[in-house]
Amino acid sequence: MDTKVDTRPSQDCKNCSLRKLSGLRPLSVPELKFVQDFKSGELACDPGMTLIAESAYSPHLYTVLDGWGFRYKTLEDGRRQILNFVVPGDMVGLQGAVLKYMDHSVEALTPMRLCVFERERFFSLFEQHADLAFDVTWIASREECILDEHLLSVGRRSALERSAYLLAFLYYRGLTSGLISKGRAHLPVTQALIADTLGLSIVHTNKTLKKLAARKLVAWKEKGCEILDADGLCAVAQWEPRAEAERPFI
Amino acid sequence: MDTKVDTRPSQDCKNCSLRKLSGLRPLSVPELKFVQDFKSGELACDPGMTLIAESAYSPHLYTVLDGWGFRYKTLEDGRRQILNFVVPGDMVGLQGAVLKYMDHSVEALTPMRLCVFERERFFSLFEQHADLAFDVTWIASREECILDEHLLSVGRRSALERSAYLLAFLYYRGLTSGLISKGRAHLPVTQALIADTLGLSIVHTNKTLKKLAARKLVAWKEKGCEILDADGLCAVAQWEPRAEAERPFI
DNA sequence: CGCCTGCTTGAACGCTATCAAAAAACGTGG
DNA sequence: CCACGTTTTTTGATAGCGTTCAAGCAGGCG
Repeated sequence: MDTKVDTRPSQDCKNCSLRKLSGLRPLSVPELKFVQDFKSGELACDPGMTLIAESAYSPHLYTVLDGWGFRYKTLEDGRRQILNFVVPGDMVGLQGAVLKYMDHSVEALTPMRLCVFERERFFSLFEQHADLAFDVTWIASREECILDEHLLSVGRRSALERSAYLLAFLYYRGLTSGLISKGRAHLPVTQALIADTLGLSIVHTNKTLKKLAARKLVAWKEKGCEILDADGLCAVAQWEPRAEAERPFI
Repeated sequence: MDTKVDTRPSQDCKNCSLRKLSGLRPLSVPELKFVQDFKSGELACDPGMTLIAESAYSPHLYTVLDGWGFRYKTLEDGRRQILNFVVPGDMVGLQGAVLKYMDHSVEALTPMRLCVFERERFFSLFEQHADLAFDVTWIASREECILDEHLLSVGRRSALERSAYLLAFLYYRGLTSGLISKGRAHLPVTQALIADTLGLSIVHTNKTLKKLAARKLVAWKEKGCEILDADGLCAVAQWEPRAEAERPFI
C-alpha cells in the first residue's frame, strides 16, 4: 500500500513507453517539448491505493502510463457505484483541474504508473498549445460518451446484457490501451467490482456471470475474467465497439 | 413541428438575453467580439423536434438560449434512456464537434431558442481564445460530473430516492438557468420522460411519484411537476446541490 | 363528439436483493 | 511446506421491489 514518487529527472516523453501504441496521435516537436516540461514526475502505486479522494483537494493531475484503475462514487450509507475504469492514455483528475472540485474517487486496481502534472500550470497548456487544449477536450468528450453508454446500460439493459456489455467494453479498452492482447485477454476484476459497476448485488452478479460462462463467452480464473468470445458478448449486449480513428494522448 | 432559422443578422451577443443571468462568467470585449463573429444564426424550434439525431452528421453546434430539451440514447429494440436535460447555457452537439460523431440524440421538450455555430470553425476558438477553450472544457467536465451523479443514482438509489434526486436536480438546473423561479417551480416533464430517465417503468414511476406527492414534496399538475419542497426531496435522495461559483457561457 | 396522449389503479408475475452458509483461492507467517 | 485468517466465489432459500398486463379515467384538440 505504499507510494513512491520517482525523484529522478523526468523520463523522456519522446521515448514514453506509450508512444509505441498504435492509434495515438503523434505529437509535434514543440508539443513534445511542452509536455516534457509540463511533466513534473512519475508516480508508481500498488493495487488498492486511492489516487484521488472525493472532495479532497489534490494539486495534481495525472495521465495513466500503465495499469488498471477505476473511478467511483459512494452514497452516505456506503453504497458504491463504479463510474468507469481508467487505462493507459486516460487522464485522471481532469474534473478537479477544470472545475476546482472532485466529485469522485479514483483507486488503483493493479500496480499503476502515472505521469504527474501540476494543476497550477494546467492553464498554460491552453495558452500555449491549442492542439493540446483540443485534445484535452476530446478526452473529456470521450469520457462523456462512455458514461452515456454506461447509463443506457445500467438503466435499460437486463442483468445478462449489462454484464456482457461491461466485459466486452473492458476487453476493448484493454486491447486499445495495450494492457491485454487477443491471446492474453485477462481482466483483473473481482465479481464485487463488476457488481458495483453494474448496479447489481454480488450474488446476482455471480449467477449472471455463470450464465455467460455456460455459454463459453467468458471464464473465471486466476482472480479475474478471461474473455473467450468478445463478439458473442457484444451480440448478447446489443452493442458494438466504435472503431476509433486517432486518439490523442498527453 | 416546424423549424425556422432566423435569417436576420445575428442578434447582438452583448445584449444576449442570457447575459443578465447571475452566475455567468462575464466575457471580455475581444471574447465577445469573437463569439459574435463565431455565431452564425439563431434557431427556434417547437416541442418534440429532434435537434440532433444519433449517428447523423450535423454541421452545427449549439448553445441553448431558452427552453428545455433532453439528450437520449436507444437500444435497437426501442428501449430508451434519457441521459440528461439541457437548459439555457448548455452546449448541444459538443461531442459531435470534438469526436466527429454523435452517439446520442437531442430533442426539444418545450419551445427552444438556440444559438448556432459552425463546427468547421470550432477549432479557431481554441486557436484564438485560450479562455474560451478552457470554458468549453469546463462545460464538458461539468456534464461528466452530472452524468457521474446520474449513474450513481440509477445504479444504487431506490426508485423513491432516484425520483427525488431527479426532481431536485431538475429544480436546481431550472433555477440557475432562469427557466423557473422559487415561486414558479413547474417542470415541463411527463411521467414517461421521468421513467426513461430513471430506468424505471412508467407504471412504477407513477406509483413512486404518488408517494412523493403524498409527502407534499411535489404536486402533479398542468402536464408537469410542481416542486413544493426541494430540501425535502434532497433529504430523501441523500443528495445536495453543489453551490457553483461562476459558470462559463459561450 | 371522438381520438389521442398522459395519468391512475389493481393484480400477477418474475427479476433481483437479501440472508445464510459453505467451498475455494489466496496471502502470510511459522 | 503447512496452518490459518481473509478474501473471493458459489449455492440455496426466501422475500420484495419493480415489471408487465389490462383497464379505466381525464383532459386537450381537431
